[in-house]
Amino acid sequence: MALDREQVVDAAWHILQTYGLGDLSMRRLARELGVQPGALYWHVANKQELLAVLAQRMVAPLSTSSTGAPTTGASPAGTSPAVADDDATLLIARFRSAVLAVRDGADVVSVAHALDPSGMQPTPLLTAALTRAGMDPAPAETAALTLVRFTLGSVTAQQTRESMDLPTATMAAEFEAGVRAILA
Amino acid sequence: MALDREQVVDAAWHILQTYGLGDLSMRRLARELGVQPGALYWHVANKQELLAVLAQRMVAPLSTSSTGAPTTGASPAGTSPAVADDDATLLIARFRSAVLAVRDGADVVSVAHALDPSGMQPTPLLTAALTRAGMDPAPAETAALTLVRFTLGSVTAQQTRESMDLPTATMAAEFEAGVRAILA
DNA sequence: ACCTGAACACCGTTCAAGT
DNA sequence: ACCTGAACACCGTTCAAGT
Repeated sequence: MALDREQVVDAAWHILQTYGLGDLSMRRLARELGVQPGALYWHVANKQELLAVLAQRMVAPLSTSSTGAPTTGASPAGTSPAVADDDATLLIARFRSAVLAVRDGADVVSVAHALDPSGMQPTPLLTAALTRAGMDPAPAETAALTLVRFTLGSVTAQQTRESMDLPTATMAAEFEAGVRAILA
Repeated sequence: MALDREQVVDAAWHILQTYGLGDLSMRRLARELGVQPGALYWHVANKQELLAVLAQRMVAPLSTSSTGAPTTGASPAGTSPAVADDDATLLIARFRSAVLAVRDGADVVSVAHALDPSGMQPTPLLTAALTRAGMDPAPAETAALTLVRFTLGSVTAQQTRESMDLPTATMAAEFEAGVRAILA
């Protein structure tokens, strides 16, 4: 009953989650799906496109959940700038968790984010949160980029260590300290 | 007259500089040196070790030059905290330049830095500069890690874009804004 | 001590030909 | 429309055997 693009992406997602980027080869993926390697190229243009789709899937939960907050209309009377700043802190923490949860997630998301820095989540959501917190749009966007790049640098380091069974006990606290410094 | 380790590293360095990480294979390196691939394994344990040596070579200039400043004895009477803070700004900018100058430099240095975050340059030099600027040792080390991880995140993004011929005009300014935010 | 030859177990991608 | 078969041009690493 004919392979489709979704099955290809799902199988790739499973390999990435379970075995990491080093094991996510087009040949391995084809084997897992019971087809010849060439068959995959009917459903995806190439490996790069496949990785871009996986990156989108990793950050998708950020857009679907809370903190997408009031963009239209004025902020509710009770919403102070401090609360919106907490929104940014929460948002970047959720981004980190999402990327950290997938093996080699940072490597995959880093490429996607480099291609579209201001369009890809969590950048637009962060920029909105920081604007709500009282920043002008331009510095808000710059601060959002700083947060995302710092986070990707941190998670890349952590996942590299995890892949080598080195300790990572201090890294969550270091991440939080970095976020505080950037938003201070 | 027998290959030695230095020739292997020099040739690898040349390939990395000129063609990037994608072209730095053990087989290609062997071809360039006029030997069989297996011969390389007499001089280096594996590709990972070779990349670690290249990472060291990229950051070596940082240790050999200025801003290594007075560690022993009290600061000169005229040296205010503000000056030492400028030292940190200068140091992280020089780190960025060194990594940015080598194709895919951020990928190579990121791994080395993940393995030894506090030992590898520029972390110890940065920590020293920030301590001179009046910070306590613990927060100084955390701030140094934040700076280095943000910088590696930024340069990774920029080099990804460069490898795809996408514009990078805004990225130097975004880097500087990030550094200011972190040190503010 | 240092290197070759040859193998092992892989890659991503293309494309004529089949159904 | 969708897939196979087969090829092209590669990988990193090991190791007996040669000099």
